[in-house]
Amino acid sequence: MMKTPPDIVIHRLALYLRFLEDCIRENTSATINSQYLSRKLHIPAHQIRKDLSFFGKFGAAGIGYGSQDLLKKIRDILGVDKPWDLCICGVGNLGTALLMYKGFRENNLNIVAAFDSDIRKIGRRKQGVTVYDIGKMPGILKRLRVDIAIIATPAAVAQEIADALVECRVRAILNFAPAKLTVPAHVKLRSVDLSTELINLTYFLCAAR
Amino acid sequence: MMKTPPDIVIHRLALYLRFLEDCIRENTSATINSQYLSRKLHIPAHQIRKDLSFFGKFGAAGIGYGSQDLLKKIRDILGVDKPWDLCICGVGNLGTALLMYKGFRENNLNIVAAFDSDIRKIGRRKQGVTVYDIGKMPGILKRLRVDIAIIATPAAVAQEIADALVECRVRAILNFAPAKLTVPAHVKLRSVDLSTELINLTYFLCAAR
DNA sequence: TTGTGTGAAACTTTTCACAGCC
DNA sequence: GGCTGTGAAAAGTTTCACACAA
Repeated sequence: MMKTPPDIVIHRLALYLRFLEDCIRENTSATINSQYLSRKLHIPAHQIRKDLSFFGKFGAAGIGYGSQDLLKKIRDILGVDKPWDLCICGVGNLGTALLMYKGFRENNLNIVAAFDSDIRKIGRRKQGVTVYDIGKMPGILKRLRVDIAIIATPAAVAQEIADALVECRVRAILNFAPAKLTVPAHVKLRSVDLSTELINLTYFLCAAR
Repeated sequence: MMKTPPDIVIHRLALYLRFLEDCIRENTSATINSQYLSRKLHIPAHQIRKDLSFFGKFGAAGIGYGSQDLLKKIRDILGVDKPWDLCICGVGNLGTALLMYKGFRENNLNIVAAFDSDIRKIGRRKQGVTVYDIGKMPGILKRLRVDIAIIATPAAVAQEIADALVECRVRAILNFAPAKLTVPAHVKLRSVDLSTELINLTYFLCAAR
């Protein structure tokens, strides 16, 4: 409970969370231990324990962890039970696929607005979400108070959208545009870059001969 | 040119590549130095030099790197000039968005097949790509010889699809399903997990109070 | 006896600092 | 003087091994 955990620990916590959910949905063993998690997730048991120890002591020596209890604790740590408001910037192929994605609602993630610059899209509703003029984003976000913004615009405008979001006090951004963005330290940015991921694969295929 | 570079170095090389492309498209300075790249990409200059040094010496002391030359070298290292054949497993919202994505063709990435289990989709063509019965994937991939497979199926079936792909000698997989997959060491797996990324953000929002 | 929590060791990646070349 | 390439130091992450609690 002392040092601040690195991103990768949070990432693994999310894996534990997902597995515990599945686990509890199916069989319901009251306790679960790090070795069992290890076998199932292919993550070393000591790493799982170390990850958890960042946040306190949840287990019972000789027994393991209470399944329900651990799940609850992890949900709590990750903040997944709180409701969060989202917006999606860019309603192209990807933005539209995101709007259709059911996983948001199921996880207390509320899409409260979408933005695009295409005049044909502005004013329409997609999956119950209104598409606003992205040029009017500042005014709209001042009222709406979004927690998380998703950028799904072309790379060329991604940085300026990010700047505008920061200006609107958005403190967490998930970027899908293939561009390296820069935001102030108080804003959390995560980027998912399809082309970069593919390049990692082509490199591997080359290097492995 | 000795130790094998970590994934993250390849990832950064992809960023350098993209920036150099933009750079050369616009202004054309014949040379470029690590400090300039550093300022633009917000990556320390010494890290850029170190990254490049994994693959040899491309620069001239006192001058920098030949822009064209460096671009060419990086393209070569990453294997982006070679043509690669892809398939997409799962033609839901995301799979469809991927099929519509123009970036593949522009980068020598050829989608040669798509697979789905939905009888209404099987046999149809989307963006010039035929959707096959995913149950018949093994037979089809034996003929088609795909280099890279993209998994965009529900999480529940992702592992079995991955197993089938490995069986078909696919050696690189990009997984979008929210599931932790396991593949043999000779297969490269990269996963992009929307829900996990979002959780990273909600954690940050919680932790930062 | 079983399984957690944790210091310490091992390893990996980043940062530094500077020799050497243009 | 300016900039690369690189050993060596520092920082960060994973692995180990074991004290201790049930």
